[in-house]
Amino acid sequence: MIEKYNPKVVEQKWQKIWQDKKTFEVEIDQSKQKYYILEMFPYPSGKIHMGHVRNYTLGDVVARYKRAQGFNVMHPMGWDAFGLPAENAAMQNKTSPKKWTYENIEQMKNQLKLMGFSIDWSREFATCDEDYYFQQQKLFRILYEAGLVYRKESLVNWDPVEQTVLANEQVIEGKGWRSGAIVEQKKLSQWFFKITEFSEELLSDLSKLDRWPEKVKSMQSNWIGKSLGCQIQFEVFDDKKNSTNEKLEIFTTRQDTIFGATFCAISPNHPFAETLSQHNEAIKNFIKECQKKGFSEETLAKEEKEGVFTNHFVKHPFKKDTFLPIYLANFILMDYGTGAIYGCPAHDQRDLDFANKYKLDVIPVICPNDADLKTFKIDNEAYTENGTLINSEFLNGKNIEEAKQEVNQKLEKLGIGESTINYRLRDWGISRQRYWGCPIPVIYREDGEIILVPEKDLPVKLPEEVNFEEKGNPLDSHSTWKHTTCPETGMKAIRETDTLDTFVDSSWYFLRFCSASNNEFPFDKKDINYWMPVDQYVGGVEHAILHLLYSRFFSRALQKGGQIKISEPFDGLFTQGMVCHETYKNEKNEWVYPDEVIEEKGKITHIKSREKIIKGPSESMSKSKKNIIDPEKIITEYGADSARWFVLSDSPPERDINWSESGIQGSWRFCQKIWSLIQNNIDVFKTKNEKNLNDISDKAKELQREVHTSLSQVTTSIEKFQMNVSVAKIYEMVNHLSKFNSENPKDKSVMKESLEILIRIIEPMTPHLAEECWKIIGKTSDLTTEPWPKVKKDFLIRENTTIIIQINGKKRGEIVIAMNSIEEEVVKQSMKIKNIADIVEGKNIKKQIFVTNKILNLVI
RNA sequence: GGCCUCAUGGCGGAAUUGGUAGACGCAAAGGACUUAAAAUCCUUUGGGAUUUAUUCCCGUCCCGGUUCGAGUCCGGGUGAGGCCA
Repeated sequence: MIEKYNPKVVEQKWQKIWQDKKTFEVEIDQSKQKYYILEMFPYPSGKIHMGHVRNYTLGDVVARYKRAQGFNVMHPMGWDAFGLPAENAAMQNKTSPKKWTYENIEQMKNQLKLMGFSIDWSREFATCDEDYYFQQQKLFRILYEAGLVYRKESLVNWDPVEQTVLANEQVIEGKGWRSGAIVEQKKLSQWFFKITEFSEELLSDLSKLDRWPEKVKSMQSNWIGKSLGCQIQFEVFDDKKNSTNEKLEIFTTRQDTIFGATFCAISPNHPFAETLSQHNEAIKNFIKECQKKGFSEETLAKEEKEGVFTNHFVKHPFKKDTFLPIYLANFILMDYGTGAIYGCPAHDQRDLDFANKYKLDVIPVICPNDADLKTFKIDNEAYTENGTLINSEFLNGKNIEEAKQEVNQKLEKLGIGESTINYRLRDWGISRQRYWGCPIPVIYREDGEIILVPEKDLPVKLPEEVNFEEKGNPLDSHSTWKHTTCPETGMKAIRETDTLDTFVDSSWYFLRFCSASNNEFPFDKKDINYWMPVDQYVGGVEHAILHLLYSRFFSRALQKGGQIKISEPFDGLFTQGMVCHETYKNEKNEWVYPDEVIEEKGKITHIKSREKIIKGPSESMSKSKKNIIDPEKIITEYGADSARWFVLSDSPPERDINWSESGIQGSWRFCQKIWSLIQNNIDVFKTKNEKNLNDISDKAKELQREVHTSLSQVTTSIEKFQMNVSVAKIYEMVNHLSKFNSENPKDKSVMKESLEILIRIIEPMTPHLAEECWKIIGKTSDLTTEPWPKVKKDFLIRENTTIIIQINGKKRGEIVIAMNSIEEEVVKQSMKIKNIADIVEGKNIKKQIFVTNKILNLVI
């Protein structure tokens, strides 16, 4: 009787061995090719969730696979430990953010260790470690000195009740999440990183990232939003058409349609709008209304196009005595271009909607090439396609591109405009009015000077004694912390009380892992030059834009300053899907945890109360909907290997996966099956290796072929990140192996080799099980450094192949024939099939298509 | 509203990139073992027809096209999802 596989005992045992032997700790080794695998580091919320399990399992498969391929693999882990939740917890539980964070890290680390990930824990750090933010303050200085940091006034969400600045996610439907007060926009002086200095590079270098998902690249490209156009200065006139001597600068990408312009529109946030609002109630109210609705591009696009006339006009630069009314319009974004446009209703849908509403002229200036000029009209649909210029004086007859060039030249000649490139990307605001973050190393002297804290005075440490009872930022209300003196002059000064956006922390942590214990510099060039770039980065698609773009910016900024050599930090990127689960609600419409319900004969009831439960759709696991499965519970019940196997199987890694009880049981069965397969065949490992395996049985040959075919498929699918396919191919291999029974010594040798391959290739996915199997078959070598098995091409060669016989493209039969048989022979053989012969009988074969070893198609 | 992605059995999904559609897993049904259950093992499983066959028809969201041949390529539509500080 074979004993069952007991993951609890085995997993603990191997985790201890790996830890004691420091199996996964790495150093620079110039004799080996490096491989840097990184998963996005977690926020230490206290408990790991299934998303982490999936993310880190995927990364671990790559890490272990690459190790087997002979690479010097670095697989580090750390903690994205600054941020708002720690402050919330501090307020709720009367603890300190620091204590709360480090306790969470301890707990989560223990949970991660239960998963058996091959992580180099010696490189671990948290971004809230004094060592880390000390180095980050130095980087702030470097960027500052490179001219990439500046201050400007910017709007923040202000909660008037809490007297605090709110993050975007704390504003829910225009109200503060805690107080419920209507959030105001307040102007504050804040720090910015000049990411727009790299707009062009960040965009054009996307094309070099051929191991990034297209989706992410297109999201970044849209985010940067490059557009070619021109800026035009219009002279502003008052309601009596007298010049005000003011200029209105507009941006357009369609300067070719300038003769179709019938109005100008400016953003409600435009300075001109602000000036006008002081004496005009209608404008004031309109601005207020717009601010309530917000300025996301989505809202602007969906809202009905509305505006208000400003009683001012601009003069058309080319059309004699033509004045265009200036409107405030709700669909113009201040942050894009100049915050002002001219409207050409005939050729822009938004402008047309607006013009129709306010009865403004519609002048077509582009005529489709196949349309009749006399009958061409614009009604409710703007014409945005190609065509020829009409109604446009000196532009008539030109195409769009020619007209654009012509207008540019004319504007430049007149000195009232120029062609420009506009980017949607805005500079990165890094000030946060928060306690739990990296202090910005700046002081404000009493004479008004702003001074960088000199390197010798770093780090600027966070004070530990803080009071969360008072409203606002605890650093601001701290009794002593913010008061200091200028290191040069001795003048009184106060510290910057804002801290850095946590995205700054995560923009260089991957560099820090390379030199985690170096306390003199943020990182050592020697380490960076060896380890960087990250060869494979794995994480959630929710970070497709900001985190990845900021990291790309940081690398460029540091490259410019000569600190590092590379500009792209992540050579390969993979974004994995979420883990989902069915949602359950009771009759009171309250969410219920999945392990509180039982499903019997199609009826779902609550285990304790027996009340009726309604099953909802499967959604991404979240605490609020209670559709969560605790990984630790799964590990205790089924073991880490089962959990790892489950998150890899079935769904492709980039897609969402649905957690199911039967699925995890299936994974458990798989682990047991491997165990019993090895146990049942344990005797093959006691036989001596047969040297000469030339005349093995056909059955054994078949096994060899199947095993190596599967091996080849498993290998390529891991390379392609299709772990679900690898899993399926391993199942196939196991199915073949369990059907095989070895009778003679030579067959036993084949079986032995095959089982060894199996054990080796399941190690990346189920490492504990693999290690234990490796040991019980009598191996003394270290499985983690055992090389990946080579596919023996000779074994894949088949003597025969199946060729599909088609008539007019439809399958009508198949023949088994020697490999590489010639067309003639295949045709001859196929005529022996009664079915085929019957159909072809008496008919002319017009054409025959033959693909060697695949198909023969007869066209009759 | 714009940009982008996707659509294959009861379910998750395979398909060498234009060449046997449905691998593998899950679920379900039947059987073996067992006093019984669990576990395990075996068989069946896209729909339909019949003469039960190396049979035929239908079938990868819908309509059309290219091709000897389309899940795969092209055009149009429907539906679902993602992103838009």
